[in-house]
Amino acid sequence: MVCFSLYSAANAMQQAYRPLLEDLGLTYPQYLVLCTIWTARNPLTVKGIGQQVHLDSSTLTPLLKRLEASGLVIRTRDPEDERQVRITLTEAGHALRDRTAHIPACMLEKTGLDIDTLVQLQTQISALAARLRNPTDTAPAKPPRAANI
Amino acid sequence: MVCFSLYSAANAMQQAYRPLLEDLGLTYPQYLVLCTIWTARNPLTVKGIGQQVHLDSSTLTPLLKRLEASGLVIRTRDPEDERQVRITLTEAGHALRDRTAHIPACMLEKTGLDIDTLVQLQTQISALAARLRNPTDTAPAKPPRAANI
DNA sequence: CCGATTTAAATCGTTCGCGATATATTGGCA
DNA sequence: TGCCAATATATCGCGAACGATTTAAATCGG
Repeated sequence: MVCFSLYSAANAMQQAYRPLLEDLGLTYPQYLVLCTIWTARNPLTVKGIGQQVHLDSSTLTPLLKRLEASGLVIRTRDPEDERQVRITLTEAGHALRDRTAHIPACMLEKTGLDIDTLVQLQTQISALAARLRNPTDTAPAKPPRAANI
Repeated sequence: MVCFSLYSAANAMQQAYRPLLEDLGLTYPQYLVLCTIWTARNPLTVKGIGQQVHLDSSTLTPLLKRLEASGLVIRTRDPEDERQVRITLTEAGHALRDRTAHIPACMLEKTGLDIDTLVQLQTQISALAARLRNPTDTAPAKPPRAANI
């Protein structure tokens, strides 16, 4: 089934990233979060990052703390709204971006596919993910167990 | 990039499985391993399972111990070769298979796609995964554009 | 102005996934 | 036979993911 392919390909993808990222002391999720921060105009909140990468605070808070411990970002409470935490890059965090410049090309080569094919594949996979995330169920065939009480 | 789609779709896929599997007390990787065991003719070894699902003993041993603790499988050293561990189903393990019969159809519906599209997508994703898993690729039918160095 | 609700992060416990390493069994070879 | 490499599993530590819960701040209704 597609599910196993997806699961397995995602694992293989992280394995392929590992040698490229370990020199930088990053994991793939950390790299992903940093990419999000790098391309943002203003300092993001934890929630803001989460909306882009589809992760929530219980995953992101520890990850961001590790990035902070590595000296790449700083976490500060937003003075406007003390519930929020703003993530800003340190000098090292900014500088690291340059050291990742080669990564997309490296990964592209590892896939052995051309860009058009990959873009098309990405479109389909993203659409599938959106479907799975969204219970747009036209007919939920779930037994109505414990509907009340 | 495709990588993020893949990563995110795999997470979403596991989320979609969760409500279906939690009634059975299973996680997706556990379900995947059980599917492998269910369809095997003879009792598999840990390595045999690992080759099918692309996981190794450091992941599978704890997982199989949890399945054993749940009373679904039994782990026994192969008397022919005491290095190996044979995984056999208990009665409960066999019986559980029937309770998973609806799952593929449920997941199919959640994708909102037709089978042909999914099969085609699966083929592409599997090919991509195979490529990513294989670092020393001599690029079959690919132009040798900076393959080495 | 105040209590109730909503919202944002953080925390906790469990399960993966895997690199590195340990342990034990087997097989080969002198 | 005895030693050594190869093989199979297990163990350990770390970093995700996520459900469930907690804490604290903001907002809303009266």
